[in-house]
Amino acid sequence: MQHEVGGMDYSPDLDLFARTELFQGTPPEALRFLQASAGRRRLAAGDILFQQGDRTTSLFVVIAGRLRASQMAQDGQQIIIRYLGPGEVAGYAALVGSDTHPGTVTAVDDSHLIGWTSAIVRQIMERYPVVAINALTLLGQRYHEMQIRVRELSTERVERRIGHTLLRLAHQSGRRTARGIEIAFPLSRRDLAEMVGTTLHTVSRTLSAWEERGIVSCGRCRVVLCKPHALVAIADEEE
Amino acid sequence: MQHEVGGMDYSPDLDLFARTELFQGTPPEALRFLQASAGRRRLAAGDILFQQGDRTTSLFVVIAGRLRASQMAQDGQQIIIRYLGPGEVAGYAALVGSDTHPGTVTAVDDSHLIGWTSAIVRQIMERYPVVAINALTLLGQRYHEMQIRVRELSTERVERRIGHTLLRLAHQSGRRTARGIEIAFPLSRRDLAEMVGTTLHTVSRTLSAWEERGIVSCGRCRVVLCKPHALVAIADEEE
DNA sequence: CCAACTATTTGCGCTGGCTCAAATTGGAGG
DNA sequence: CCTCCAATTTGAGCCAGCGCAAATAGTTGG
Repeated sequence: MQHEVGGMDYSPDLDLFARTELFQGTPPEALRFLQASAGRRRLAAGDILFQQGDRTTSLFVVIAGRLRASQMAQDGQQIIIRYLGPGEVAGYAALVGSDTHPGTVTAVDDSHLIGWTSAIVRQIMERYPVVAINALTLLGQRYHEMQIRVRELSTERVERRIGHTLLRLAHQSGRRTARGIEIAFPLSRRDLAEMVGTTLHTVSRTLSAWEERGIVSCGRCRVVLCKPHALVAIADEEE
Repeated sequence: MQHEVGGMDYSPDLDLFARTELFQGTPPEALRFLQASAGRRRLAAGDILFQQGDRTTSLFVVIAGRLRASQMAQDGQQIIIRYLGPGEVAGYAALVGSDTHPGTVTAVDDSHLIGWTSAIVRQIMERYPVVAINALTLLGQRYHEMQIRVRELSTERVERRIGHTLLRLAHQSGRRTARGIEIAFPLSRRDLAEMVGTTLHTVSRTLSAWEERGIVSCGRCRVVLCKPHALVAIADEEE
């Protein structure tokens, strides 16, 4: 963790991290302490924040950009756990007291994060229980997301899962454009396949079919949802 | 929550819940307060502790018995999130501040739990941050379990998933017997199917094939792992 | 503008595992 | 011992989606 102490951008950062869900309700003196003890980290698209199995040293909050949390099996098969955007936490291991990172986090766009050592995080949580309670809430949401994903993987066909996944991504980081809602970061067919639990071939075929029907519009690492309602119909249709 | 205040079994209960991971490191006066404010709940096999969508009122710790946490989709398809045994927490919603339960918890054996209202839980966490931090650790473990399960569902074939699931269940609640390690609670083919993400037919066929080879031995709602090492080989074989 | 890559598309054949159906077994209660 | 019911087994057929392979289309660096 490098400390780029360039006095001029104090308050913007303070504003940004203090508004995240993790630090809601934290008293001002704690925020000042956090501000003073924070490290900064800038990543270019493709850079790795930390890798699966790395020793846990810090907790990060995303200030700007987009990152991907993934997990790899011993046979090299990879899955994407989720994408992270501004305000979200990367490096949960430091919150839950795990000594190694269970997954790898990679920037998919140029990103800016701030972070604190595990010791500081621990200290803050012991002194300001509200932070630990906020962390519980956040982790609870993620746990619930994973439950839903397990249910989808267990019970739904590929087409519906792709639909749900795209809708979720659009919700998290959709950008309105003339043609529809665009997923606002580079997302390849392979990436989508690793989120959905299928192959890039099947994703490609499905998107092609949808493009035919005008539901989506896609290019290299780009997906635009032109008719989100049609996608909802596909994702939630009875049968 | 009914309070069955029958003075005689004070200390046994105190011992039991105080030893759970959730309350590790909690000072004695907090334990006394928890003891005084706890409610008890006894369930017969098949009884429901709470249902998906119910308003969150309490947090429970399993003292004895075994319960199943499940989730149902709107189309009626059900999946089993996990089984809970002594020392484990049921009703995470009260820890993470969710106002409804995301799943249903049912006793699969006669069970005994103690519980506290959400308000008391909140109060304890605010006053004794160590409890919130312990809860984070617990939830982190469950989150990690779910990540692994998503990975298995995404990348592994049914036979291997059944293998992994049985090994995990044996680890959580296996009982040594003359014939091998027995899963110590009633587990039907359908239950296993709902944990693994397949149909009871496929589970039945797979178990039959394994029984043929002497790897397992099973009866109605019973599974005994006779050759766990062979199961490990199936679950972890390269390919 | 060319070369080298990477991402994507698409065809083809195969099969794991699902669906549907029916028979069988094992307990629980009377 | 008999009845009823839930759990289990097993057969047969089918198909969604995977694996393999080859062609195509953007992108990046030189």
